[in-house]
Amino acid sequence: MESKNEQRKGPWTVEEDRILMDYIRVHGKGKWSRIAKTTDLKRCGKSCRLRWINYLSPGVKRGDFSEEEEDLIIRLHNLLGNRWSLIAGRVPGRTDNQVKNHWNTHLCKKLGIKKGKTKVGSSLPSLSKKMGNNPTNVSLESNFEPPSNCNGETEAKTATKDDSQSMCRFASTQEATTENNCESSFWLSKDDLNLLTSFLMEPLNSYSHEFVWDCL
DNA sequence: AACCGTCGCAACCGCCGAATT
DNA sequence: CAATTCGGCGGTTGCGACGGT
Repeated sequence: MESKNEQRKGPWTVEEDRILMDYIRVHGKGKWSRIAKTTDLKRCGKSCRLRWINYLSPGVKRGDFSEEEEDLIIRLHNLLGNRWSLIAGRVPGRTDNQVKNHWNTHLCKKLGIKKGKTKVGSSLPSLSKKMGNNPTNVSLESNFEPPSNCNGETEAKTATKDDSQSMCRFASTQEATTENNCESSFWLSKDDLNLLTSFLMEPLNSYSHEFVWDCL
């Protein structure tokens, strides 16, 4: 029995999809919680948002993951841990849910990883929740030149010490703290750093980035 | 054909931080 | 400034599809 304002759950119907699409066409994305108030859709805002992002959004790619996509996901997961939304943001057309599902059902097996609680940031611990999804204050302390795609937002310094060192230190900082604001740091291979830097430096939809290169 | 176990994915849940009141 | 609401995230669940016996 469904009372008047009870919210529906479970799989979406074609009609519900249509109502949601119509709403978004007129009002745009966002304001998800308003949808139930202004339409006949008996769905909570969260459910609407999820349905749009994971299924209805025209940018969503369906079908099997290519080898390139899998490789990218594996490398990004290695760097970021279970930060599915960040990973998905670098895999065009794929949503965080798709990436997460694909990881749990295919890649875990492929890589022989036992399912369990892999905490955020498997190899980059300080890219954990503390940093959230807006890694604005990231510093990379490196002994080699930053990639050539550094743009105006990036301040680069030429490395001067120990060029034989093939790893670099990645550190994240807390926002606007005055002293000793370095949270933690860890070492990355040059390959992974290149991946990470291109990942972080390319403009994301809604994130702004500030990067500071500093030599050790 | 019927049953059963496994798989894959869509959707839900609970938590958290940001924004708003 | 506190309380409330909202949006976003990662973990988990439920169920239909599928394959093996």
